Amino acid sequence: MTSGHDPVRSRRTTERKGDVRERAILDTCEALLARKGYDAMTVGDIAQGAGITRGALYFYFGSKQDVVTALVARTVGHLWERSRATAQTEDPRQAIAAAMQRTVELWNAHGLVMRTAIDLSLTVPEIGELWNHTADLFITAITAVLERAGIQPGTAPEHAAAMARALCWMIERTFYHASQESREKLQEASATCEHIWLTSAGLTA
Amino acid sequence: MTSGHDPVRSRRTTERKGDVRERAILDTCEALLARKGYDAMTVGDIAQGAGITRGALYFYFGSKQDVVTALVARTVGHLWERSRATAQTEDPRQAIAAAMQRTVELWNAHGLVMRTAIDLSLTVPEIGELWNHTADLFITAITAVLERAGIQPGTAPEHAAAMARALCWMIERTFYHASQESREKLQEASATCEHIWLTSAGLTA
DNA sequence: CCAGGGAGTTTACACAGTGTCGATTTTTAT
DNA sequence: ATAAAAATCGACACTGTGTAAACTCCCTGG
Repeated sequence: MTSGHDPVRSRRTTERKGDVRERAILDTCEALLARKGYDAMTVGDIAQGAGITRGALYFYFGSKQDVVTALVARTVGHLWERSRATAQTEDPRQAIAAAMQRTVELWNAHGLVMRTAIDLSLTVPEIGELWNHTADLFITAITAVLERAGIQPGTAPEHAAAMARALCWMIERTFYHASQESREKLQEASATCEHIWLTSAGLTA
Repeated sequence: MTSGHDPVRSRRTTERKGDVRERAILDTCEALLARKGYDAMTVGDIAQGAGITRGALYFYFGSKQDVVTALVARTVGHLWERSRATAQTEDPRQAIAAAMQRTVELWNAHGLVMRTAIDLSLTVPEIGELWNHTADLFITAITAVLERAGIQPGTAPEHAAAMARALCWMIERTFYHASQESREKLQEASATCEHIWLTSAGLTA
């Protein structure tokens, strides 16, 4: 891929052989995660899939958890880029619709890794932090929309921040389940969540 | 508890020695779950805590997962008893308040095992079913309240059943996190969820 | 009373997966 | 061309799981 015409004085071929391997490992890991799940997947499996031995894999990652953590980090990185590119619409109704649509796409594209991240959040502290940070991005965004829709700001149980948190968990969990079923279910789940979000924001149709 | 005065002709001492051990194993498992978490907890630890050897434990349970499954089953059994005793209030507002209060108590008493059940729902199919069934009880109850509050019945994305599902996941996830923090957080989380539930039911203020 | 059987227990073993290490080969930069 | 750095391998030690055969205890029917 990206055949190198390697123009004059191009930046060093900084593409170490190891970088390719590392990517191969992560890709294999993602594939195996889909095929057998985290527990059944063994370090030997990953190494074999990447075309190396277990011993060689430990040159790149310190453990199975490290591999998965790296995979989550890679995926979550995409989410962050994506979310930075969010056009800040003024109208809350539009903002909500746009956010839900974007979230559906996110889960369609990365559902597997996101579910894995959630599952391992407890047991692997590193992943927990990664996912917490991601959730905070969402909560902050939801809070902003709620406040713009007229919900009282502040952290009291019935004001914007706390509500945003609950709504975020609602979306996470609902999408978590729906994304295991089918794209159609995800779309329906999205509609339901959007409706509750709108209602909670006082934007009753 | 329930000290046996063992009246005349009492039912056989159906209390086999093994029954006591079995309970001891489950109790130990619950304690260890709190202290070290599922992954770190080893079969040897459980056996030791229960005062027997690993080998003996395998006489009672086929595996570590089996032990935890039994523990979850025991706890979830309590939930079901508890929920059967629900007084069906007419007024939706009261019903919602009562349900949330009950849920707070549930999580205060059994938060640890409930969190464990949720975490293992994927990896241990048995536990997944147990928890799914429990969730269905809640969803059914929420659906009933929504409908009595005037939300259109049916399974379309914005009607009662789907909304109940989303609200159930919201509560599950919010309580899951809050119950890890403190009783105060749980109480606050409850207030937030109640507020969103009320709003979604069209019972604004 | 006492033999036999089932419940309960132990010790030893086989196995699978993890992580480490030193030796060795392959890349890469000069 | 060559030496250092990067990458790879195979063997090893360790931990945890699950199984099996043998042993003990105790209860119960004759």
